[in-house]
Amino acid sequence: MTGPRVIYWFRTDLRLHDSPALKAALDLEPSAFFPIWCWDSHYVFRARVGVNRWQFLIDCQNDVSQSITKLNPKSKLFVLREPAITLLPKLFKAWKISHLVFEKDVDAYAAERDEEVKKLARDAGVEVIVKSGRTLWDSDEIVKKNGGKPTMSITQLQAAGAKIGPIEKPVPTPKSLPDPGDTPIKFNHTKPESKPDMNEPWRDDAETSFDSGIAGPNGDFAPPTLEECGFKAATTQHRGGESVILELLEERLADEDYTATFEKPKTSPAAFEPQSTFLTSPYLHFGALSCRYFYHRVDAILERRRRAKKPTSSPPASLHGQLLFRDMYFGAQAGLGWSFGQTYNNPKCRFIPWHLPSRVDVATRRSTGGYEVDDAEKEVWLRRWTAGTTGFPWIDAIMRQLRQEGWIHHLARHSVACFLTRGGCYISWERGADVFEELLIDHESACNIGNWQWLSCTAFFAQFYRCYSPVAFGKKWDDDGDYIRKYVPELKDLPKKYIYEPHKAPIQDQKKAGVMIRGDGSETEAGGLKVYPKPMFDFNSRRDICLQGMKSAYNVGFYGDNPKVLDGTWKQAFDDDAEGPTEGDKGGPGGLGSWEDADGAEGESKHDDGPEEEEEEGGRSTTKPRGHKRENSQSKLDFGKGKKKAKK
DNA sequence: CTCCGTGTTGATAGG
DNA sequence: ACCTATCAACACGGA
Repeated sequence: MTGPRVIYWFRTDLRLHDSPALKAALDLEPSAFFPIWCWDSHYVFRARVGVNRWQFLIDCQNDVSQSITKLNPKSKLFVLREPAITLLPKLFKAWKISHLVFEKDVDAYAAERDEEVKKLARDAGVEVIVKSGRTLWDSDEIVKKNGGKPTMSITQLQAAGAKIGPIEKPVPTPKSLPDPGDTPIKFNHTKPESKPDMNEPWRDDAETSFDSGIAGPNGDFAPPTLEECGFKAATTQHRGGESVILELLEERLADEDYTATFEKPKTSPAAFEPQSTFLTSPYLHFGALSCRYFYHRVDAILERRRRAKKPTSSPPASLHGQLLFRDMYFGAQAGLGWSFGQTYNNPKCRFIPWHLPSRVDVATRRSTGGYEVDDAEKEVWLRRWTAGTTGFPWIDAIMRQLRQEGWIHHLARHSVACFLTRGGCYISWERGADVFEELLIDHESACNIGNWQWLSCTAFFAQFYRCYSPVAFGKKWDDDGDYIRKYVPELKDLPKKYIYEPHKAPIQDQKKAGVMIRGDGSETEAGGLKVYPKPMFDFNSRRDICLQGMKSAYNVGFYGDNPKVLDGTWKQAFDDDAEGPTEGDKGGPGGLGSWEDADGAEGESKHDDGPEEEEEEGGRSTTKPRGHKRENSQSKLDFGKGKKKAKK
């Protein structure tokens, strides 16, 4: 018998329920069916993946493997330790494959890789079937229906979705799976380049997951362990897997009032054990939970409630709204490609002269992963924000929960993102996005990038005068400070009165609570007492400086693809004393203070040709003619901020 | 073109 | 506990 021999390539769709791609594979009625995972060098070396997300991925792999084995004891998830690009052509031949099936992915890296894979399959005479399944609607269809443009608002997404039609109903979970064929791997093992290794800081041993051959140390195609990757044990209590989330979901949906009246803005960022939301995001990211399954399960509950004339919530605050926002970000990513993830060359991202701007390669117009330290103090602020030692307990508690558990509430993300960017440090959102990419178990490039742009008011959202206070916002949800006491334990015995501002506690109270408030976070203990740092700046004056910076940047009105941003002449539009690396006239591309941190010789020469005509008025005069809008803004600013400035 | 209402989730004071 | 207006003022979409 010579039926189709099918590879089902699992990627971030680690589930058996509601998988249109898996259904398409099984509809072929394969005579041999190979569920595989390609251990991808991009994930292993090039993407920032903290130890907790690794654990979550491996959980999901093991879970789906066990579910496959339950349906067919001869089968499992065959994890192959080689990137798809080099591995698949060899498998096509060795396993006599006729079809390759996988779920569509849209992030810029995956889209490029998948085009390459399709070409390789064509060359090998293998038919490729790709099905959308990661989002409510196919993101490329959304972009088409949005006039070929990225979806930058929820109304655009909803309008585009309505044109496509109702959200697909879940497809049934398979009740059986065909046998796999033999799985010979007697071909060369191509190990990927291990440098550069973005995850090196997390490894205390060498990465060895590619050293033991394609089928791993036991030759059984098992998922790698954290030890093999050179990682320490994970610290998160969250466990991945399709079976885990399907069970948790039943529990949470069983509370009909909670489900049907869910409004995200009314859920507490300070709640823990249990948290105030569903915590489906990491499962959605790895595909362990289908977003359409979730959507329709919620929909059925809403429908029942409406018929019973009981209250229900609606988008954008409701559960459906949360899934719509996710699709909006995927639609933005699908429409913008690589530029979505950076300021440089991004036509939809406002240009703000942030501190610590990304280095860019002028030739490829991509950010390179590094950044320029325009100001040593801001580098210290970034380090302290990342470590959770800013001296603002609410911020530090959130950042420590993030590091420890890999998941924080959406509003907690708002707090710390606002603080790092437009509402405190005035540091590039790209720095924050990098840290979240590393630490979040639910990191999804579209949502992470989109939310950082939202909070930094560079895209999706613009009301920058709505600024989160690191004191007032937390108090609103958790006046007693239980959340801080949990995640910043050195403060746990401090009276409620001082828990959000410990530096205001008298020395007596500090001693009584067993903590000293002093220094910059570099010491944690002194003379038998715990030490917690003083705030790293005065928040109110920083907020005013940031607000002023945002106003002037908005009035300049550049986006990431503006010629002046691309070639470095953007500096001419900013006053020397504007916040950020704005001093002087000769900037670098994409907000860099100079060309030294940019790649690409072509750019260098552009710079030499460029700004000469400005030399004349390029001095330190503060009355440079910059257009009506800007002058208008400056006068207003000076009026509003006189007091603070005088203090300095 | 302008006007106006609305926008996932601010802070504060006052009822 | 929960509502409202105000602060100062951006962007978008529909009329």
